[in-house]
Amino acid sequence: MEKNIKYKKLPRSWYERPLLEVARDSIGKLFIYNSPQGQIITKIVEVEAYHMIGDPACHAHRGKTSRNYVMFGEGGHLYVYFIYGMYYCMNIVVEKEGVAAAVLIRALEPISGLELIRKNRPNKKDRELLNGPGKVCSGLGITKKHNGLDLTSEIIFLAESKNILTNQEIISTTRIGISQAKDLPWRFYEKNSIWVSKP
DNA sequence: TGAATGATGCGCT
DNA sequence: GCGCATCATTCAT
Repeated sequence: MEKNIKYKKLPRSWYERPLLEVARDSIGKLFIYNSPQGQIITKIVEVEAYHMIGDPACHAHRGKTSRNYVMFGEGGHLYVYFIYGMYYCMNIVVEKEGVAAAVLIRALEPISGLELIRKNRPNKKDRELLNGPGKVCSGLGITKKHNGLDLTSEIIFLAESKNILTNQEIISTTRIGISQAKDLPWRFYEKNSIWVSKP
């Protein structure tokens, strides 16, 4: 895929760092998916962090299961799960093998491949295309088939963006839609972005 | 413009 | 059974 040559793919070592560092650093990174229908390029504008230790809201908090085992593997893979009977959510697996931690992608800013995303989410305004974790997977066509995919592959990966955000441009608040560990400020999003799920 | 609600299936107690 | 890292729609202000 020659198109990708201009993008600097993030290496395994970028993912195998402490959870909150990766979560914060992920804001502003490019998320690139070479789908069977064509290339989609987006920018990460909102995420949440989840960790097996000290975080009861994390799927891995009670140990490894057939659903969450990908989180226990090496960093730099995709963890996709099915929720509420009809939606998928996708996470970036973080930290070393044996430590279950992940960054939930909550919102993306579409950059290219808009026709494809619109096709996946008919009759939606552009701002409604990818502003929520379920919408992100629906818009990109991510399903459980993508669970465990290697993010250092050519199919799907993160890349450095031209404009790097400063710490001031990244807001940290409490997570959305959970009933446990509500007080942890583990949600990160780009300040002033119109593409986030909830400002 | 915000609150309430139904859809819908899987994993865990 | 119950709860769930959600979303779109409906209904009330």
